[in-house]
Amino acid sequence: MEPDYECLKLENQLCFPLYACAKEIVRRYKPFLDQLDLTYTQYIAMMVLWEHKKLHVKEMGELLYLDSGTLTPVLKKLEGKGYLTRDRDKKDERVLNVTITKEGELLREKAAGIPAQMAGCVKLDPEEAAELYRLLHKILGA
Amino acid sequence: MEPDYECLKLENQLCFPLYACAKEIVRRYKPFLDQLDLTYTQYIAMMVLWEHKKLHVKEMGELLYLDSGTLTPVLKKLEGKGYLTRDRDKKDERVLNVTITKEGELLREKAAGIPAQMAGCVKLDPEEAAELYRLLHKILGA
DNA sequence: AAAAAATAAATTGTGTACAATCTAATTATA
DNA sequence: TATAATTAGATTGTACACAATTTATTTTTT
Repeated sequence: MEPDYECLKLENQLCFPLYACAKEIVRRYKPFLDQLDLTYTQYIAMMVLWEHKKLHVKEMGELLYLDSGTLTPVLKKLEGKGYLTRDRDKKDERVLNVTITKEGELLREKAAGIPAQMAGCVKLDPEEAAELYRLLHKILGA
Repeated sequence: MEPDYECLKLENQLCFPLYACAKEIVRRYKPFLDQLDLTYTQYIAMMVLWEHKKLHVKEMGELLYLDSGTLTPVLKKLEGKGYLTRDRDKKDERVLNVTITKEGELLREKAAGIPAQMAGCVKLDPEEAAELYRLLHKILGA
């Protein structure tokens, strides 16, 4: 019997459009994020910081599904831009506290228009967007 | 009026689960691809090669949504593993022909079981998978 | 309390991604 | 037909992403 080569075609994959789509959306964010001089990774890092004000690198990693190998350089970059501070925790010196600065809060106002602008770039009906959201979270096992 | 900060929360984003999900799926592929000593990018490159046998770097890039900056090192790696050859086209020396080798064809047999194994890793009903596929392609504008 | 285990970040190394630039070859145009 | 414009890949530089290791610190065990 010949193996099932049909399944190995790119067009029959579910993973590939997911992978391609993720890159495509980041590409569509780029013009808006360029105006803030942020990359997408820096943007989502700021997003959790805008919401929580202060948290550990570990906690950020869990929220963003990123490890310290990725986060450390991103956070150092954002620290350099003045949007956050990085300080060891007094109670537990292993922990690094990431805290938003006034500059970081100001950036939030500049970023507030991005989600609405992005909505115009993704041509899905509201119900479709909701269904996509649900399916993605089902895969993520949330 | 205060800006709409609710939209800037990670949980209200559509892009983030897409980005996280793409990485998660690649992560689930890894154990299977490790057995073939392939990365995900190398795997999808082989996938178009298994289907087309021979094509230009340009054509591969269009099918995979990757540019030469990404493809060149990936193809050199696969050439090093003996799965393909890279030769300039006689008619147009600018073009690089990528051709599958016998070794590359043999790898196909070893990879034939992967899609079925992956299906077990993504807990979506068939209708849900089909709908996800449709929505992703709608965003990609295919 | 001393040794072992666990934990949080940082570091190192490999492999993408992609923008921008460069080179060589081909095609179009003045 | 010289020259300009275009095209295909390769190269360079920046920024992730993640596995594996390392370091420093804290907690658990003996």
